[in-house]
Amino acid sequence: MFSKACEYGIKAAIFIATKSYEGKRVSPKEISAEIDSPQAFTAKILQALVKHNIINSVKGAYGGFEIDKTNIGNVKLSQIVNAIDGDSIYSGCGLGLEKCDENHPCPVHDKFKGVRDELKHMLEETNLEELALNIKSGASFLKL
Amino acid sequence: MFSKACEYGIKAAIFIATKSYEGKRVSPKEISAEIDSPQAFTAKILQALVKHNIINSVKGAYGGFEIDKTNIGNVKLSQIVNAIDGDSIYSGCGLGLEKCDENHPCPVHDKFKGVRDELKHMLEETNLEELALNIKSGASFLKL
DNA sequence: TTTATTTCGGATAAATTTATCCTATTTATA
DNA sequence: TATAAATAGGATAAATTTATCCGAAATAAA
Ligand code: FES
Ligand code: FES
Repeated sequence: MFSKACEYGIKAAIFIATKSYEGKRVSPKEISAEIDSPQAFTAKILQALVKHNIINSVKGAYGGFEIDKTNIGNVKLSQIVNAIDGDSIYSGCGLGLEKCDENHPCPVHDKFKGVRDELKHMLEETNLEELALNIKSGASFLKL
Repeated sequence: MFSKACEYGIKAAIFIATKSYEGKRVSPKEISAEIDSPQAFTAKILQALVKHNIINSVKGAYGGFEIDKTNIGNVKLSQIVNAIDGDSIYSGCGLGLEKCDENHPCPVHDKFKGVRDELKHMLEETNLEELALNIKSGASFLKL
């Protein structure tokens, strides 16, 4: 469904959010330990999230990654997915035609559209805050 | 969403079905021309579909690929996807945890489950016959 | 200002997916 | 039986994704 990079990116953003509520910055090392991902690869993904203004980075000693506490609720899952995987998963044709076009539909278009739109809606309506709070409360988990 | 191999496999199966209604067998060459896919790679995927008893192959002169006309309606999209990509797309965890487990859910589990189940349902309820008939009638397309 | 810490970013490598090529095997027909 | 046509399958290559490594740049504190 999502690329590995995207899975790591989502989990990393959630973990950073939980720590940001505590006013703490986190390093790629802490993040990869917490979400069970390769450290250097995760660092690359973090750079991409920074470039897309989804998370914030602070260089140098006592630096790390964080998200503005007051903004966590505004970050949508769709922004993260779009930053890493692009929008093809919820905009593209399910059978790989150049584009999804009502006037030139692939064989599964009518059947697929509903699923894809529901996915899109879910990604656009889900924000980091609710995901982070469920992690903090122990209702959900980032690894294993 | 699906791998290229899976996209080709689905389109190939649909095309083979349309020709099987006419009592005709088709070659990888015809198939790849019709669905706009690399011929040798497509041939490999066809072998996999044969092994999973989704399509039938006839070797030698006047041979080719076909599907038993009376069986086209029984072939579900889920069988094709499962034969090529496995079931992870509609059974696995959306964030890549070892398995999707209600008792150890990832952060998006509750949100993702609905989409994934709808996808599963769609794949299990859609059969080759309806897809092939829409191609024959010109209501849908296999390429561009 | 020096040092320790930390992200940034380029180069490279490993793994997987996608794609090609060539030969063997099978089979219908002449 | 000989031949031509067609799938099967192994070996290999190209492309993409995933992953690692290392030095440069930035920054806070001593
Ligand atoms: S054309 Fe394929 S999903 Fe719309
Ligand atoms: S645990 Fe991740 S989708 Fe169910």
